[in-house]
Amino acid sequence: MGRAPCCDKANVKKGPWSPEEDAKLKSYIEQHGTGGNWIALPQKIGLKRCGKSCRLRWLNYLRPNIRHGGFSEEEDNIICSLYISIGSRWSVIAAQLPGRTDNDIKNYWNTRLKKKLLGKQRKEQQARRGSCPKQEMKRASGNAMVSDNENLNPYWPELPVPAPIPYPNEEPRFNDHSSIRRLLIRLGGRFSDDGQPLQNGTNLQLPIDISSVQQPFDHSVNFLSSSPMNALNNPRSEFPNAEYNMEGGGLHMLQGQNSFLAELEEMACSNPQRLDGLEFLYAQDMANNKPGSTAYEQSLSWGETSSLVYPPVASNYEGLQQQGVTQEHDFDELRYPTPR
DNA sequence: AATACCTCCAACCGCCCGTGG
DNA sequence: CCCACGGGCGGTTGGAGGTAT
Repeated sequence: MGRAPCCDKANVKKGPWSPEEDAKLKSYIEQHGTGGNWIALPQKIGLKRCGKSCRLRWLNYLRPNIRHGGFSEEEDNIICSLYISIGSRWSVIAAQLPGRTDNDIKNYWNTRLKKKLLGKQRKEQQARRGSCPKQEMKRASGNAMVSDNENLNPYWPELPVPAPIPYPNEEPRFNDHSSIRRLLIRLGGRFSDDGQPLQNGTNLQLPIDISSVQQPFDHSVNFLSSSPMNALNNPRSEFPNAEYNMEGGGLHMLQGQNSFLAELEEMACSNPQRLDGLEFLYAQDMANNKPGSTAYEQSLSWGETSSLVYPPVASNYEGLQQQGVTQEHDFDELRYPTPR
């Protein structure tokens, strides 16, 4: 027995919103606010829509100062860096990008940024072919073992299965999101145990002063997991040996001579077993290099962006989340105060 | 020109969490 | 403490539009 639906599905309109519906919803909220009850709102204004649908429409589309598309490079970097830090917490990421919605960012990541990342990885890899014979050999042997099952690791079949790195909340290993995240997190793990980001060759800088845009992080709050959910959300639970210091920080950007992907390649050469979760990149590589892959996809390259943000990680997800939520809330509240 | 395939994104779905009774 | 409810979130899907064959 599931829970009761939030609205009467039979009497609720679904699908794209009409301009009339938009106007109705917008003008009502602008005049009266949401009333603190999205479920009741559509009935009040005579909309045959689910309350959740109204909320979504408002937040993602009708709300003022929403920007769609045209993501800047800085925004790309922020998204990537936050993804490194906190994973697919789109609402938190959106809170750091004024005018952006979580849905937009999520779509943007899934359709563009992820591919950029893969494209860059591919490019770097091709450039480095020959400099890593071991890898090349594995690749060659892997190619002979292409399988319909994407979940199989086609490379390194001759190697013993490495002991899994004991991440407390290990996710499926070949899930795209989790794989990229693990990859990034692992790369983001180049921080010393004393909490200082390693400066050697990484020339960490802020691409923009995010803190001046909107208070991104609370630098002072201790990051302590107190619940299973927090542990799950805690980047350190996935990367337990890393400590991150946000003092005086904010987001930092990896510039430096060594691109992180080049370093990734080095890591792959020197210690492939550390890269579990990366295998899918090679699988993607193969899949995308097959004749059927599109010019568009092949042309996508991480090189189109100058750098990948590579922060010392927003170590305080809770603080971040709290602030992000509060901020978004206040943002709306300023414009459309709602009676409580 | 027709068809197949791909990309993108608005919207939906279902789960989880916080809150109030 | 328990339960019901609403809000919020991340994942997924459907379809429109674009591109390749």
